[in-house]
Amino acid sequence: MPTRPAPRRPDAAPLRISELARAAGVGIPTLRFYERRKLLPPPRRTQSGYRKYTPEDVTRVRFIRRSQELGFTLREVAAFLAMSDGRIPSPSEVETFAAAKLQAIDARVKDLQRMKRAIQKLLAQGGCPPDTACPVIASLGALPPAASTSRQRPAPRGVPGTSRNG
Amino acid sequence: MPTRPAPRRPDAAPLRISELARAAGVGIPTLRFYERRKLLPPPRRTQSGYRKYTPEDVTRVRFIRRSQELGFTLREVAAFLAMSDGRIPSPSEVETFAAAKLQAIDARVKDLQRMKRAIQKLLAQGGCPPDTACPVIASLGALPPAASTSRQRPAPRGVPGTSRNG
DNA sequence: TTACGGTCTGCACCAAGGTGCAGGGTCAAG
DNA sequence: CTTGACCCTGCACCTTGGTGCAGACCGTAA
Repeated sequence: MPTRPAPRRPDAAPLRISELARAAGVGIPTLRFYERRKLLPPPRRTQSGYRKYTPEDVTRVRFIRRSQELGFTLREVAAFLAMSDGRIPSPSEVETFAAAKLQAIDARVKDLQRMKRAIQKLLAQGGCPPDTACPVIASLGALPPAASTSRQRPAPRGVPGTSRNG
Repeated sequence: MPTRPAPRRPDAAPLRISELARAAGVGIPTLRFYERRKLLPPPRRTQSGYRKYTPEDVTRVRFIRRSQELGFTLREVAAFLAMSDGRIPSPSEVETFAAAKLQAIDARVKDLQRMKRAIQKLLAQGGCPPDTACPVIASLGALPPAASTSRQRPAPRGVPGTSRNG
Protein backbone atom coordinates (compact mmCIF):
# COMPACT_ATOMS: atom_id res chain seq x y z
CA MET A 1 0.00 0.00 0.00
CA PRO A 2 1.60 3.27 -1.04
CA THR A 3 0.92 5.24 2.05
CA ARG A 4 1.65 8.87 1.69
CA PRO A 5 5.42 8.75 2.15
CA ALA A 6 6.67 10.52 5.19
CA PRO A 7 8.27 13.86 4.38
CA ARG A 8 11.91 13.66 3.52
CA ARG A 9 14.07 13.67 6.62
CA PRO A 10 17.71 13.98 7.50
CA ASP A 11 19.69 10.90 8.40
CA ALA A 12 19.34 10.29 12.11
CA ALA A 13 15.82 11.55 12.02
CA PRO A 14 13.44 10.53 14.76
CA LEU A 15 10.89 7.90 13.88
CA ARG A 16 7.23 8.16 14.36
CA ILE A 17 5.57 5.35 16.20
CA SER A 18 4.29 3.72 13.05
CA GLU A 19 7.77 3.78 11.58
CA LEU A 20 9.29 2.15 14.61
CA ALA A 21 6.52 -0.39 14.62
CA ARG A 22 7.17 -1.30 11.03
CA ALA A 23 10.94 -1.33 11.40
CA ALA A 24 10.80 -3.55 14.47
CA GLY A 25 8.00 -5.72 13.23
CA VAL A 26 5.51 -5.06 15.97
CA GLY A 27 2.19 -3.32 16.29
CA ILE A 28 1.75 0.23 17.48
CA PRO A 29 -0.23 -0.70 20.59
CA THR A 30 2.57 -3.06 21.49
CA LEU A 31 5.03 -0.19 21.58
CA ARG A 32 2.83 1.82 23.91
CA PHE A 33 2.41 -1.32 25.97
CA TYR A 34 6.18 -1.76 26.20
CA GLU A 35 6.50 1.83 27.27
CA ARG A 36 4.06 1.29 30.11
CA ARG A 37 6.04 -1.76 31.12
CA LYS A 38 9.33 0.19 31.15
CA LEU A 39 10.79 -1.85 28.34
CA LEU A 40 11.04 1.30 26.32
CA PRO A 41 12.01 4.60 27.87
CA PRO A 42 9.48 7.39 27.51
CA PRO A 43 10.39 8.85 24.15
CA ARG A 44 10.73 12.51 23.37
CA ARG A 45 7.65 14.14 22.02
CA THR A 46 6.90 16.62 19.35
CA GLN A 47 5.19 19.81 20.41
CA SER A 48 1.89 18.25 19.66
CA GLY A 49 2.66 15.17 21.70
CA TYR A 50 3.68 12.69 19.03
CA ARG A 51 6.30 10.20 20.16
CA LYS A 52 9.71 10.54 18.56
CA TYR A 53 11.88 7.43 18.53
CA THR A 54 15.54 6.94 17.75
CA PRO A 55 17.10 4.27 15.55
CA GLU A 56 18.42 2.55 18.66
CA ASP A 57 14.86 2.00 19.69
CA VAL A 58 14.52 -0.29 16.70
CA THR A 59 17.33 -2.45 18.01
CA ARG A 60 15.86 -2.37 21.43
CA VAL A 61 12.45 -3.51 20.35
CA ARG A 62 13.92 -6.23 18.22
CA PHE A 63 15.96 -7.36 21.17
CA ILE A 64 12.81 -7.57 23.21
CA ARG A 65 11.08 -9.69 20.62
CA ARG A 66 14.02 -12.01 20.18
CA SER A 67 14.34 -12.47 23.87
CA GLN A 68 10.71 -13.39 24.08
CA GLU A 69 11.14 -15.92 21.35
CA LEU A 70 13.96 -17.37 23.37
CA GLY A 71 11.63 -17.83 26.26
CA PHE A 72 12.25 -14.86 28.50
CA THR A 73 9.36 -12.99 29.99
CA LEU A 74 8.91 -9.28 29.56
CA ARG A 75 9.70 -8.89 33.22
CA GLU A 76 13.05 -10.54 32.70
CA VAL A 77 13.77 -8.58 29.59
CA ALA A 78 12.90 -5.40 31.43
CA ALA A 79 15.33 -6.34 34.17
CA PHE A 80 18.02 -7.03 31.66
CA LEU A 81 17.45 -3.78 29.84
CA ALA A 82 17.51 -1.90 33.10
CA MET A 83 20.89 -3.42 33.75
CA SER A 84 22.31 -2.66 30.40
CA ASP A 85 21.00 0.87 30.80
CA GLY A 86 23.00 1.09 33.99
CA ARG A 87 19.88 1.61 36.05
CA ILE A 88 20.77 -1.07 38.56
CA PRO A 89 22.22 -0.97 42.04
CA SER A 90 25.23 -3.23 41.79
CA PRO A 91 27.06 -4.63 38.79
CA SER A 92 27.34 -7.93 40.61
CA GLU A 93 23.62 -8.29 40.06
CA VAL A 94 24.31 -8.33 36.39
CA GLU A 95 26.61 -11.26 36.86
CA THR A 96 24.21 -13.14 39.03
CA PHE A 97 21.38 -12.59 36.65
CA ALA A 98 23.39 -13.36 33.57
CA ALA A 99 24.86 -16.49 35.08
CA ALA A 100 21.40 -17.70 35.96
CA LYS A 101 20.29 -17.01 32.42
CA LEU A 102 23.24 -18.99 31.12
CA GLN A 103 22.23 -21.97 33.20
CA ALA A 104 18.67 -21.69 32.05
CA ILE A 105 19.81 -21.53 28.47
CA ASP A 106 22.01 -24.58 28.83
CA ALA A 107 19.27 -26.59 30.42
CA ARG A 108 16.83 -25.63 27.74
CA VAL A 109 19.22 -26.45 24.95
CA LYS A 110 19.87 -29.85 26.43
CA ASP A 111 16.20 -30.64 26.68
CA LEU A 112 15.56 -29.44 23.20
CA GLN A 113 18.28 -31.67 21.88
CA ARG A 114 16.92 -34.61 23.76
CA MET A 115 13.54 -34.03 22.28
CA LYS A 116 15.10 -33.59 18.88
CA ARG A 117 16.76 -36.95 19.03
CA ALA A 118 13.52 -38.52 20.12
CA ILE A 119 11.62 -36.96 17.26
CA GLN A 120 14.25 -38.09 14.81
CA LYS A 121 13.88 -41.59 16.09
CA LEU A 122 10.16 -41.29 15.73
CA LEU A 123 10.54 -40.16 12.15
CA ALA A 124 12.97 -42.95 11.37
CA GLN A 125 10.51 -45.49 12.70
CA GLY A 126 7.64 -44.00 10.77
CA GLY A 127 5.60 -43.19 13.82
CA CYS A 128 4.87 -44.42 17.25
CA PRO A 129 4.44 -48.16 17.53
CA PRO A 130 0.81 -48.78 18.38
CA ASP A 131 1.25 -50.84 21.50
CA THR A 132 4.34 -49.39 23.04
CA ALA A 133 4.86 -46.10 24.70
CA CYS A 134 5.77 -43.43 22.19
CA PRO A 135 9.54 -42.95 22.40
CA VAL A 136 9.22 -39.20 22.28
CA ILE A 137 6.89 -39.14 25.20
CA ALA A 138 8.99 -41.62 27.06
CA SER A 139 12.16 -39.67 26.43
CA LEU A 140 10.76 -36.58 28.05
CA GLY A 141 8.05 -37.87 30.28
CA ALA A 142 10.01 -40.44 32.18
CA LEU A 143 12.12 -37.85 33.85
CA PRO A 144 12.31 -36.24 37.23
CA PRO A 145 10.76 -32.80 37.50
CA ALA A 146 12.55 -30.31 35.37
CA ALA A 147 15.36 -28.14 36.57
CA SER A 148 14.20 -25.28 34.43
CA THR A 149 14.89 -21.94 35.98
CA SER A 150 13.18 -19.65 33.56
CA ARG A 151 9.77 -19.29 32.12
CA GLN A 152 8.65 -19.16 28.61
CA ARG A 153 6.10 -17.17 26.76
CA PRO A 154 4.41 -17.32 23.40
CA ALA A 155 6.42 -15.74 20.68
CA PRO A 156 5.00 -12.62 19.08
CA ARG A 157 1.82 -13.89 17.62
CA GLY A 158 0.93 -12.51 14.25
CA VAL A 159 1.65 -8.90 14.58
CA PRO A 160 -0.92 -7.78 12.05
CA GLY A 161 0.61 -8.33 8.68
CA THR A 162 3.70 -10.06 9.96
CA SER A 163 2.25 -13.51 10.07
CA ARG A 164 5.05 -15.89 9.45
CA ASN A 165 3.40 -18.52 11.54
CA GLY A 166 2.52 -21.67 9.66
CA MET B 1 10.47 -49.38 27.56
CA PRO B 2 10.19 -52.75 29.31
CA THR B 3 6.96 -52.29 31.14
CA ARG B 4 7.11 -54.49 34.15
CA PRO B 5 4.03 -56.68 34.21
CA ALA B 6 2.72 -56.30 37.71
CA PRO B 7 2.48 -59.91 38.86
CA ARG B 8 -0.54 -60.30 41.01
CA ARG B 9 -2.70 -57.32 40.45
CA PRO B 10 -5.32 -57.68 37.79
CA ASP B 11 -4.11 -54.40 36.37
CA ALA B 12 -1.69 -51.82 37.48
CA ALA B 13 -3.08 -50.06 40.47
CA PRO B 14 -5.14 -47.09 39.41
CA LEU B 15 -4.25 -43.72 40.82
CA ARG B 16 -6.61 -41.24 42.23
CA ILE B 17 -6.39 -37.74 40.89
CA SER B 18 -4.44 -36.48 43.87
CA GLU B 19 -1.93 -39.28 43.44
CA LEU B 20 -1.42 -38.53 39.78
CA ALA B 21 -1.10 -34.87 40.60
CA ARG B 22 1.58 -35.54 43.14
CA ALA B 23 3.42 -38.05 40.98
CA ALA B 24 3.47 -35.74 38.01
CA GLY B 25 4.10 -32.59 39.97
CA VAL B 26 1.01 -30.67 38.98
CA GLY B 27 -2.13 -29.49 40.67
CA ILE B 28 -5.42 -31.32 40.60
CA PRO B 29 -7.28 -28.58 38.73
CA THR B 30 -4.56 -28.73 36.11
CA LEU B 31 -5.32 -32.37 35.43
CA ARG B 32 -8.98 -31.65 34.93
CA PHE B 33 -7.99 -28.76 32.74
CA TYR B 34 -5.80 -31.04 30.64
CA GLU B 35 -8.64 -33.45 30.30
CA ARG B 36 -10.91 -30.72 28.97
CA ARG B 37 -8.20 -29.79 26.52
CA LYS B 38 -7.85 -33.38 25.32
CA LEU B 39 -4.31 -33.68 26.57
CA LEU B 40 -5.44 -36.46 28.82
CA PRO B 41 -7.98 -39.02 27.70
CA PRO B 42 -11.11 -39.25 29.81
CA PRO B 43 -10.07 -41.67 32.53
CA ARG B 44 -12.05 -44.57 33.77
CA ARG B 45 -14.22 -43.84 36.76
CA THR B 46 -15.10 -45.65 39.91
CA GLN B 47 -18.73 -46.40 40.46
CA SER B 48 -19.05 -43.22 42.37
CA GLY B 49 -17.46 -41.16 39.64
CA TYR B 50 -13.90 -40.76 40.91
CA ARG B 51 -11.29 -40.65 38.17
CA LYS B 52 -8.95 -43.63 37.97
CA TYR B 53 -5.61 -43.02 36.29
CA THR B 54 -2.95 -45.42 35.08
CA PRO B 55 0.80 -45.18 35.62
CA GLU B 56 1.23 -44.20 31.98
CA ASP B 57 -0.76 -41.11 32.74
CA VAL B 58 2.10 -40.01 34.96
CA THR B 59 4.47 -40.21 32.04
CA ARG B 60 2.01 -38.45 29.86
CA VAL B 61 1.52 -35.54 32.22
CA ARG B 62 5.24 -35.22 32.73
CA PHE B 63 5.69 -35.19 29.01
CA ILE B 64 3.21 -32.37 28.75
CA ARG B 65 5.04 -30.32 31.35
CA ARG B 66 8.42 -30.93 29.82
CA SER B 67 7.15 -29.96 26.42
CA GLN B 68 5.79 -26.76 27.81
CA GLU B 69 9.10 -25.99 29.38
CA LEU B 70 10.63 -26.50 25.99
CA GLY B 71 8.35 -23.89 24.58
CA PHE B 72 5.53 -25.81 23.00
CA THR B 73 1.98 -24.72 23.52
CA LEU B 74 -0.65 -27.04 24.91
CA ARG B 75 -2.26 -27.00 21.51
CA GLU B 76 0.91 -28.35 19.97
CA VAL B 77 1.40 -30.91 22.66
CA ALA B 78 -2.18 -32.02 22.21
CA ALA B 79 -1.58 -32.45 18.50
CA PHE B 80 1.53 -34.43 19.18
CA LEU B 81 -0.18 -36.67 21.69
CA ALA B 82 -3.05 -37.22 19.32
CA MET B 83 -0.53 -38.42 16.79
CA SER B 84 1.27 -40.69 19.11
CA ASP B 85 -2.08 -42.07 20.15
CA GLY B 86 -2.76 -42.90 16.54
CA ARG B 87 -5.73 -40.55 16.46
CA ILE B 88 -4.46 -38.85 13.35
CA PRO B 89 -5.66 -39.11 9.78
CA SER B 90 -2.44 -39.66 7.91
CA PRO B 91 0.94 -40.72 9.20
CA SER B 92 2.54 -38.25 6.84
CA GLU B 93 1.14 -35.55 9.06
CA VAL B 94 3.28 -36.86 11.81
CA GLU B 95 6.33 -36.40 9.67
CA THR B 96 5.37 -32.94 8.59
CA PHE B 97 4.67 -31.89 12.12
CA ALA B 98 7.72 -33.51 13.58
CA ALA B 99 9.97 -32.08 10.92
CA ALA B 100 8.60 -28.63 11.59
CA LYS B 101 9.25 -29.13 15.28
CA LEU B 102 12.79 -30.16 14.51
CA GLN B 103 13.37 -26.97 12.57
CA ALA B 104 11.87 -24.92 15.34
CA ILE B 105 14.07 -26.65 17.86
CA ASP B 106 17.18 -26.06 15.82
CA ALA B 107 16.38 -22.41 15.36
CA ARG B 108 15.74 -21.96 19.03
CA VAL B 109 18.91 -23.71 20.03
CA LYS B 110 20.91 -21.52 17.70
CA ASP B 111 19.42 -18.36 19.10
CA LEU B 112 19.94 -19.49 22.63
CA GLN B 113 23.56 -20.20 21.91
CA ARG B 114 23.99 -16.83 20.31
CA MET B 115 22.53 -15.18 23.34
CA LYS B 116 24.69 -17.31 25.55
CA ARG B 117 27.85 -16.16 23.84
CA ALA B 118 26.71 -12.58 24.12
CA ILE B 119 26.03 -12.92 27.81
CA GLN B 120 29.38 -14.54 28.36
CA LYS B 121 31.03 -11.65 26.64
CA LEU B 122 29.04 -9.30 28.82
CA LEU B 123 30.20 -11.09 31.91
CA ALA B 124 33.80 -11.10 30.76
CA GLN B 125 33.63 -7.37 30.22
CA GLY B 126 32.04 -6.75 33.55
CA GLY B 127 28.94 -5.16 32.14
CA CYS B 128 27.74 -3.08 29.28
CA PRO B 129 29.96 -0.20 28.35
CA PRO B 130 28.09 2.96 29.27
CA ASP B 131 28.16 4.72 25.93
CA THR B 132 28.04 1.89 23.49
CA ALA B 133 25.20 -0.36 22.63
CA CYS B 134 25.09 -3.32 24.94
CA PRO B 135 26.61 -6.26 23.08
CA VAL B 136 23.90 -8.58 24.21
CA ILE B 137 21.21 -6.33 22.89
CA ALA B 138 23.12 -5.76 19.72
CA SER B 139 23.71 -9.44 19.16
CA LEU B 140 20.04 -10.20 19.21
CA GLY B 141 18.45 -6.92 18.33
CA ALA B 142 20.35 -6.15 15.19
CA LEU B 143 18.79 -9.02 13.37
CA PRO B 144 16.05 -9.48 10.86
CA PRO B 145 12.74 -10.68 12.22
CA ALA B 146 13.03 -14.12 13.69
CA ALA B 147 12.44 -17.30 11.78
CA SER B 148 10.89 -18.90 14.80
CA THR B 149 8.02 -21.15 13.95
CA SER B 150 6.80 -22.08 17.35
CA ARG B 151 5.52 -20.35 20.39
CA GLN B 152 6.60 -20.46 23.94
CA ARG B 153 4.81 -20.43 27.20
CA PRO B 154 5.63 -19.90 30.81
CA ALA B 155 6.88 -23.02 32.42
CA PRO B 156 4.68 -24.53 35.09
CA ARG B 157 4.59 -21.81 37.60
CA GLY B 158 4.83 -22.95 41.15
CA VAL B 159 2.30 -25.63 41.32
CA PRO B 160 1.45 -25.06 44.95
CA GLY B 161 4.11 -26.71 46.99
CA THR B 162 6.23 -27.75 44.07
CA SER B 163 8.25 -24.62 43.79
CA ARG B 164 11.52 -25.61 42.26
CA ASN B 165 11.90 -22.21 40.73
CA GLY B 166 14.65 -20.01 41.83
C1' DT C 1 -23.80 -41.29 63.16
C1' DT C 2 -20.82 -37.88 62.68
C1' DA C 3 -16.51 -35.98 61.28
C1' DC C 4 -13.30 -35.10 57.89
C1' DG C 5 -10.80 -35.37 54.01
C1' DG C 6 -11.03 -36.41 49.13
C1' DT C 7 -13.58 -35.88 44.95
C1' DC C 8 -17.20 -34.24 41.82
C1' DT C 9 -19.17 -30.28 38.63
C1' DG C 10 -19.51 -25.69 37.11
C1' DC C 11 -18.40 -21.10 37.17
C1' DA C 12 -15.46 -17.18 38.23
C1' DC C 13 -11.23 -15.28 38.34
C1' DC C 14 -6.12 -14.45 37.65
C1' DA C 15 -1.67 -12.94 35.13
C1' DA C 16 0.86 -12.24 30.95
C1' DG C 17 1.01 -10.19 26.75
C1' DG C 18 -1.14 -8.02 23.88
C1' DT C 19 -5.38 -6.05 20.61
C1' DG C 20 -9.34 -3.05 19.53
C1' DC C 21 -12.08 0.85 19.86
C1' DA C 22 -14.04 5.36 21.02
C1' DG C 23 -13.39 10.06 21.05
C1' DG C 24 -10.53 13.54 19.98
C1' DG C 25 -6.18 16.31 18.29
C1' DT C 26 -2.48 17.02 14.22
C1' DC C 27 -0.96 17.89 9.77
C1' DA C 28 -0.16 17.92 4.78
C1' DA C 29 -2.63 17.83 0.48
C1' DG C 30 -6.37 19.21 -2.40
C1' DC D 1 -11.34 24.52 4.99
C1' DT D 2 -12.19 19.91 4.44
C1' DT D 3 -10.39 15.31 3.93
C1' DG D 4 -7.76 11.48 5.25
C1' DA D 5 -3.89 9.48 7.38
C1' DC D 6 -1.77 9.55 11.45
C1' DC D 7 -1.34 10.25 16.42
C1' DC D 8 -3.04 10.77 21.33
C1' DT D 9 -5.31 8.72 25.83
C1' DG D 10 -8.01 5.55 28.28
C1' DC D 11 -10.65 1.65 28.71
C1' DA D 12 -12.41 -2.84 27.43
C1' DC D 13 -11.51 -7.09 25.68
C1' DC D 14 -8.92 -11.39 23.97
C1' DT D 15 -6.20 -15.90 24.42
C1' DT D 16 -3.29 -19.16 27.19
C1' DG D 17 -2.77 -21.71 30.90
C1' DG D 18 -4.17 -22.29 34.77
C1' DT D 19 -6.46 -21.42 40.08
C1' DG D 20 -10.08 -20.87 43.41
C1' DC D 21 -14.51 -21.45 45.23
C1' DA D 22 -19.19 -23.09 46.17
C1' DG D 23 -22.09 -26.76 46.96
C1' DA D 24 -22.72 -31.55 46.91
C1' DC D 25 -21.27 -36.44 47.06
C1' DC D 26 -17.95 -40.45 48.65
C1' DG D 27 -15.56 -43.21 52.10
C1' DT D 28 -13.45 -44.51 56.11
C1' DA D 29 -12.43 -44.13 61.07
C1' DA D 30 -14.07 -43.07 65.75
